[in-house]
Amino acid sequence: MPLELRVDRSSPVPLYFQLSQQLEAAIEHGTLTPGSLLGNEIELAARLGLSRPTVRQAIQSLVDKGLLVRRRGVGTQVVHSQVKRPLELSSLYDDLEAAGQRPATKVLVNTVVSAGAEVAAALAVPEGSDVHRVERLRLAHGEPMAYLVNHLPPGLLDLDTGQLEATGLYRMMRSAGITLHSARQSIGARGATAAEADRLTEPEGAPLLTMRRTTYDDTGRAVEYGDHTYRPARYSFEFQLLVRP
Amino acid sequence: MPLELRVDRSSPVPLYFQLSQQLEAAIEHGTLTPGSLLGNEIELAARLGLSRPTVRQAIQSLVDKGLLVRRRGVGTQVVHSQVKRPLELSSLYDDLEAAGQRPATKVLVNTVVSAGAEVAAALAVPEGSDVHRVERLRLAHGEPMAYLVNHLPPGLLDLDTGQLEATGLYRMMRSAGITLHSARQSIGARGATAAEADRLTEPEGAPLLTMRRTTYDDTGRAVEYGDHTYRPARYSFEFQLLVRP
DNA sequence: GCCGTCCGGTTGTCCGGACATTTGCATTGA
DNA sequence: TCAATGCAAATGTCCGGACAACCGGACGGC
Repeated sequence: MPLELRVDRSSPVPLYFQLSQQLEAAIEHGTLTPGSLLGNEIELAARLGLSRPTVRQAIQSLVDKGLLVRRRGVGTQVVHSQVKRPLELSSLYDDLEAAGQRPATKVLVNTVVSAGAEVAAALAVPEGSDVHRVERLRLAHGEPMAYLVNHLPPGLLDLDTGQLEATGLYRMMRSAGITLHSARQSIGARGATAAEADRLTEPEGAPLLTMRRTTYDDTGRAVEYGDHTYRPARYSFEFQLLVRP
Repeated sequence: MPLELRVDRSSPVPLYFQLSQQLEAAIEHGTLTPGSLLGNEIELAARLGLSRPTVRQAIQSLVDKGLLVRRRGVGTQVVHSQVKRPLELSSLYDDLEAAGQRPATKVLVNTVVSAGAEVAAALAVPEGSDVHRVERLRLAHGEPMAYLVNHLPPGLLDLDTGQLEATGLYRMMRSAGITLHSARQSIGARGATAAEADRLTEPEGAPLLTMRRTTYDDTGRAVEYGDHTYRPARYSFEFQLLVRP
């Protein structure tokens, strides 16, 4: 069964993207079974009325996603495993929502403070200058799950408390026209201090999962510095990553 | 200063790769300053005697690495931040070696066991079938740092104990011709059990950082299932990640 | 029987060109 | 003064072709 593929030349969607989406859907749906050859590029191009570079561009995007493997002299195969998402810059809010948990957020602090040494270094602003400080408690099923402290450079975003509770910080940044580009993360663990234990309803000294992150936009500005603590029984970091060839 | 670029057409190294390496070196070296425009593709191609698709391929590879940002109608800019490595499938051994720590490994167990339900599911082998089991203690500066339990499918690798102590598991796999492709990870935290506490010279109940990982090769086979525990004062996960556009 | 060579098939690289789309700026108009 | 228009510049998309490099199996020689 030669797999039904079509492209719409009148659509504004790029042809290579139409093709890659259809291939991805076929893989997801199981029409293209793992391990099977994809048929050679030349013939595929001819069948679709496309040029080979266009077909290659479509295939390449799926190779980058880890769904396909090319082997010179052999062909292009569907990867066998259960590859899903190759680790994106995850937002806790989106993660929870995707898991159907309907997250709740309680903003504890939303103010402007003077930047300490660590925050100033992370955000690349002068020490002592004003920065936003947001402290939030993230709840799932009414139970506290994570305590989030974030610092943001001034003038970047209108940090409305109501909006912070209704949605996530990353979503607010994106809709403010900020293009997130990269982030530097550090994940660790430590025992809860008395204050942390109290906030997360854990005993003092209980193991906590910690994450520290600086996020940059595509101009290289640091747009956020976060220091998060999670209750390990309720949250862990799950992700998939690809070996860059 | 128009940046000296050259390509060697007699070299077997692809032209686009030669160019991307030179650009990357220039960025690393600071010759191309962050935020600066890269000059348009047409002119760059003409200057080097290359075609535009070749130049675009070189630039695209650096965009994928997060070093450059393209903007239609504007140009290609060098990203401002300190982007280094976009998170590879890290080997603890390599990480430590890169940090100049000269890691030591003590193989505690190296045997064949019957696969339990969890291991069998992860490696996609029948429950009860034989699998390799390796337990290692990783030391730095003579102090225990991590306790590593790994399960491998049978017949994949010759698990020589001496070699396991002299190098890392991933390095052994690679030199055995296995092409690592992707991995699924889960990072969490919990309190140490009595046995774990003893092995890592921590008090019982002390916070531990945990990582569980299944690694696949490019044919989709699961080649390794690992369950690791780290002393959080001595190790944390540091990585950089990119937002996929 | 075993090993090396040849060959078909497939992906990798590269070219030169064409047109579309978007952006930022200058110009023009109200 | 301010907004709309037009223009130049840059990247985005797409084409058709050519040759190279590599893999696997078939074939033949030893």
